[in-house]
Amino acid sequence: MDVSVDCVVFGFDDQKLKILLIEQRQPADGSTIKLQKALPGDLVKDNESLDEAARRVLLELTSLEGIYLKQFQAFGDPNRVRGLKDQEWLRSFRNNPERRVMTVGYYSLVKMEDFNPKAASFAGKAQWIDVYKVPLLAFDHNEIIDDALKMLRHELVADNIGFELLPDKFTLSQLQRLHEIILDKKLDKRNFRKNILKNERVTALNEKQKGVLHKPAQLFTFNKVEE
Amino acid sequence: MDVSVDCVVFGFDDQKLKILLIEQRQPADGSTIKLQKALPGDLVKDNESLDEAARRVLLELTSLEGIYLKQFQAFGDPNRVRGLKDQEWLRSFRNNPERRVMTVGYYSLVKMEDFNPKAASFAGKAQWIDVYKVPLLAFDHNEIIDDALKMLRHELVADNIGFELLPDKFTLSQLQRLHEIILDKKLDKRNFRKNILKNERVTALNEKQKGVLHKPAQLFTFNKVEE
DNA sequence: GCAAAAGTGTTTCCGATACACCCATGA
DNA sequence: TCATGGGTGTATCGGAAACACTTTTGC
Repeated sequence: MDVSVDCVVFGFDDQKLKILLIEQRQPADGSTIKLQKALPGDLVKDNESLDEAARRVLLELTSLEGIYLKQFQAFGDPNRVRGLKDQEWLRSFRNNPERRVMTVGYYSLVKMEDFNPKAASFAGKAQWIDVYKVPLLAFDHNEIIDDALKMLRHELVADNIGFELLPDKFTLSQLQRLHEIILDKKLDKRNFRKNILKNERVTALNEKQKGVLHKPAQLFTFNKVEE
Repeated sequence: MDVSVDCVVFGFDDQKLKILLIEQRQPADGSTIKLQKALPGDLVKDNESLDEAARRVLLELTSLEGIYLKQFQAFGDPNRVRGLKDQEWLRSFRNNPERRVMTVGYYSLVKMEDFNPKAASFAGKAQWIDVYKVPLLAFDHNEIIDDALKMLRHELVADNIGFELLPDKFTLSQLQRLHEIILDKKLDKRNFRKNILKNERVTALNEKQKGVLHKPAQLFTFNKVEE
């Protein structure tokens, strides 16, 4: 059996929660096949751990290192690669297109400002898609995204993980908007702030927003803490 | 790469939290190798999903169907099978002993009273071991158990999953003792009961304990609810 | 001075905690 | 009658939730 990793890469543009999808590549031989969008992923190499494979995929795709990445689920249905388009694509790109492949799902949080789009070796160009408007994807990738989103919601409240999606300097309103969009519900401003400040994951900077047409907000940064 | 599943099977004997371990089999050729204890597990077969493979392993081992089983983590370090004993064992039992194998960890909750020990096709006899006194096991199985236990603790409080370890009819004291042992801390009797009853996962039967030398306890059963 | 978002405290409510005595049974 | 665990209610505390007005900037 082959083993791959697939990465659900979340980003936040201050308005929408997005994920990074790639266009499948056209075959080099000039033939054309129906292409679909897909999650960035790749087969795990011989001497690579799962985590390393996921990190490599992410690096090839985004040129970013040291970003938040977490395994959340293995997907091993023998029929998970059953669509006609999927099989056609596999025949073009895999040495053993008939071989069964299971995948391990990772999700990742990137700061969109850091993201430098870069064509990955295994894919066409990458694009950010609103997570609530994802089209039909290759393989079982829609299911993988659904599960990743559940996990993200859970970790957001349990571990206050949201900082990873924001710029280094951010306002509490940005952070609140992020939480509201991920959780899909409105939060009370004062209570939200109390919570965030109590957790002490965040430090106020000697700096304010500039050039906004309202009272400029205090900027914060977050305290990276390894447990 | 080969893919296996390993099952961390939890049981509860009213005093201790235990897990089911197997003795690795001796080679059929009469040679002897150093055997270790291990988690029940097996390679995933060609047309089997991961969940199906885990369920099969469990069925072969316990003859039980329909028991609680949940995937919790994939383990894919290329060096996870590196011990000398491990390699010796693999050479005796695997067609491709050199091939890398990753495993998907499942944990399972069984009612010990239902358990009918049965030699599995791939193993010697199974035995219940106190989860807090597990010896050094084959492969990375100690690590897998540690992670499974963390998961169990988490799900116990989040999803009130403990019923799965108790007989069909149980007392609230049994349930409390189970929680105390898994979480490794004492709980207040009255508060515990309030919590359990409020959750409505449990129904009082018209039946009491018999033959105990104290006030007989009310028996309860739990409401199986699919979400 | 107006529009727009920032920032700020107090009260209320509910769930979590702490705590001690009587009860039913078998021996 | 005694030993053993079963069973029960209330008062307190603390965190979560609800809620509205003033401030600072750019135009």
